[in-house]
Amino acid sequence: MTQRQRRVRDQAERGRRIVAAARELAEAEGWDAVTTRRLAALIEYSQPVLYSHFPGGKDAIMTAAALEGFAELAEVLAAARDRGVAGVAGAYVEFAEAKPALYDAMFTLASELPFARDDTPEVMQEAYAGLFAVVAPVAGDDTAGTLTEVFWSTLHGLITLDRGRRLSPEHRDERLALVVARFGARAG
Amino acid sequence: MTQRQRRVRDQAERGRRIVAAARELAEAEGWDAVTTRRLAALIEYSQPVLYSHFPGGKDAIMTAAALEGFAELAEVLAAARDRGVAGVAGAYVEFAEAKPALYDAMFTLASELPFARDDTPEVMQEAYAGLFAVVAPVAGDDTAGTLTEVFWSTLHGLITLDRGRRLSPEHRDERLALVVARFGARAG
DNA sequence: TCCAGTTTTCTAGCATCGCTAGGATTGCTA
DNA sequence: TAGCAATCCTAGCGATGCTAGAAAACTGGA
Repeated sequence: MTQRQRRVRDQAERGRRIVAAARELAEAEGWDAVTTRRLAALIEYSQPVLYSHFPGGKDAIMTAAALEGFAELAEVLAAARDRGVAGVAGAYVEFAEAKPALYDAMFTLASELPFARDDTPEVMQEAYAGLFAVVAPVAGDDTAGTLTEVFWSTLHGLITLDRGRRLSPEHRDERLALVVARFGARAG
Repeated sequence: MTQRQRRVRDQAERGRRIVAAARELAEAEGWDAVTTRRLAALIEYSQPVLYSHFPGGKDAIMTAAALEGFAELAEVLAAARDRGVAGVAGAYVEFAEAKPALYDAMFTLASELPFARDDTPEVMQEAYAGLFAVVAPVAGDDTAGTLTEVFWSTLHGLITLDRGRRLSPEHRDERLALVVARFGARAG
């Protein structure tokens, strides 16, 4: 029976290698370069093996990568919690810029990860909690949850527009400071 | 020579039909459904004709659609100008929700439309101006341009996250009101 | 140790995609 | 009307995500 356990363990390990290879390739050449054939070559198996791990195909692999991303984001935000709104905002932006492809998988692609629902994965709720923790204390009369969502939207908008060359590059830090000023202060 | 003029005019008309068909199809079934073959069938010509109008292929067609979108957005924002920050914010969100595929073409896809540069198309600058007009009066000590960019990012983030089911649906209006409250007020 | 039976893996191929070369057709000019 | 030029279409290339069915490997019982 231990043989069987080892096989199961090896397969789980291979599943992780698939996601890792996808993330690595996406970060290096973008998600368009992540084809099932290249992924199969990277893990040194044939294409159909990918589908035994992820029946949903490429989308499912990207979703798995996105979930890893949410876990890592939650960790980063939690670590910056004691540095307040400014610290968390900075950590969020830094995360998105350090791993742009992963961030894309989390938000732009892989849209089948619904938030604010009962079946929302725990790691996604934890990432949200990382923002909520620093926003709630300064919510004032505003609903803390709603303010968190707006704060989050601002950070997300800054990142995506900045990446699409829609914002002036030289004002990057000034924008972030302004966000902190507008959201970090208690509003009555 | 009038024959020649008519031919040129017909070709320009056909170019417009291509973009119109692309927009219509994208809005109905998403940009993935906009294939060169289906576009060719819709305009009742063969595939290569598309490339004589748009040498850049499908991307160029999407970019052309995006530019139309910026022109329409600029118009919408200008019309809402006298209703202040709240009016412009509402108009912006309304535009994005009424034409989601077009909005995607403008911001998520077609990334080769750089902003904040010398060769930025005029319609894009006009859309930006529509936001700037209402934000600048309440900028206070903040740089008006930077505040406009942050305001814009917030709206954009709200729209994209909302569409990806990342925000709670029932708080939509509350979020927008909160944005107006945080950005519409003069900050010293 | 060998032999079914099951599980796992690969080869080969399908439909579709964006795009293009080269020939056929049309329209213009002299 | 003959020759030229512009226009358009047929056919096909390479690549994509994905899958059916054959081949291989492993399993557990005689």
